[in-house]
Amino acid sequence: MDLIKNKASGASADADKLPAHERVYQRLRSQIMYGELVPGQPVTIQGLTDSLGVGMTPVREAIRRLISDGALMFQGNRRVSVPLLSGRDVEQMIFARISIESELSRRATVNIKSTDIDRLEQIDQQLDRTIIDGDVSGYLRQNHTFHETLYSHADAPILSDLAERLWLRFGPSLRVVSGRLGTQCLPDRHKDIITALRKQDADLVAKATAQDIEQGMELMADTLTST
Amino acid sequence: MDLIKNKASGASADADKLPAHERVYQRLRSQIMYGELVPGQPVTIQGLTDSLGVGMTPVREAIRRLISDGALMFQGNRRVSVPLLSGRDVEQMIFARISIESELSRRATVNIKSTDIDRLEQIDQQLDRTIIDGDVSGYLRQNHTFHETLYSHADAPILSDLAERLWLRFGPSLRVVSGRLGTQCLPDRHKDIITALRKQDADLVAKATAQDIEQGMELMADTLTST
DNA sequence: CTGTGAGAAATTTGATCATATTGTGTTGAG
DNA sequence: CTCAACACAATATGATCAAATTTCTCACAG
Repeated sequence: MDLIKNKASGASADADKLPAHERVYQRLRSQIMYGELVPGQPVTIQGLTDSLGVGMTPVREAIRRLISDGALMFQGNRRVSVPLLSGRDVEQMIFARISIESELSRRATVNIKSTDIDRLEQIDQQLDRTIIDGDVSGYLRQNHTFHETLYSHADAPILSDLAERLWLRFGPSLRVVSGRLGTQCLPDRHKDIITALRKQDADLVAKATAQDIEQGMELMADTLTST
Repeated sequence: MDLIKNKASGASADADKLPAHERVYQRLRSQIMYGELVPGQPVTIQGLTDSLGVGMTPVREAIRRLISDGALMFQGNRRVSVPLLSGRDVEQMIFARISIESELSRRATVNIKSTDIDRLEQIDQQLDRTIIDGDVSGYLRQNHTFHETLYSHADAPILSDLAERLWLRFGPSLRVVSGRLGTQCLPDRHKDIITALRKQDADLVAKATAQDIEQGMELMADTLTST
């Protein structure tokens, strides 16, 4: 153990337990989901190896996974970049998100406990603060956390996985839209969702979720197509 | 170039144009989709490198992609295996498939040309022959080709991608069910779909598609849960 | 004397890296 | 403006290290 120099770069104790390719994947995934990577921006293997301090193999694997996720796109000549959604893409995603996530909301309503709803309310309050502060990055994070937390009670891993995949696709584009419009006019029908949850009215929860999704996505579609 | 032994194994000229990791991915994907890999069967990197005659890196990348696709599952202690669906999994997939694929059918109805419908009819006839012959593998292939061809006219790449992902997940389990029950009692509501397509009745096409999906998946659910 | 179980060695498999090779884009000379 | 040479980035391999499972051995209890 005399000259082991690696493994200590992360400094975080628990992060060391994950293999490098997993860490790279999680990091990139988070950066894409919360719009820290600009659409159109090229992603190079060697750039990542240099900045993250790991070999090429873990980076390659992480990039491949993200391409399969639809979070990155293979730009023809072995070039990889962050995708920018077209109006047609967004339109399909509106349909898919409403189908899947309404159902997740409906199923979550049955299982969720009162204390879980309190937790959701707490997340929504933090989200309100990010809107007031104009904190785009924080908004994206809290908004995702709200939906993810809600869906986690649906006990439907396959549907949740499909939803996550969709979120990953529109992350960068949503960031662009949010940055352009500011946080003020972003949708937040979470209050309706919470109210409906307390009433244990699954259909109403599903409806509120659909409205939340539709509002946000239409805003995105409008902004993207007008460019 | 004296002792180059690889690159000539495939023998196919065009296959050489694809990078190795892509070829490995396509091959494994096909094997999983059409049930050539048994659920529960462990998938090892070194086993693949030996049998396919490529290095570990391309194999690793292909496996990573397939895990992201849900076609392979990460079995805890860095072991990878072919997943077997539970009844709960199938139930979620019924919902997702009907939502997504009904919509794909509906959209395809608008765009599809008469000659395209002829092509579908031709595929369905080949499918009938596989049922008569009891050719399980051929059935899976032709059935997938039918749906894939139909959906290709929907002009909805993101929805198609979601559907493909789902097909990849239930491939191995469907193979198990088909092998156990034989091809005779497998569903084929494709005649209804074709008739509805000729009438250009999108709602009817969507309905027939939903029935085709529901029949097949319920059969799968029943067989899997009764085990 | 035999069967069972704990512990250690060995084998198998996965993870990472350094390096060689190949393909693509670009730049400079004719 | 075209073609060739060069540079850079991606692909692919084999070697090496680490982890986990399996197997083998030995001791102890019945």
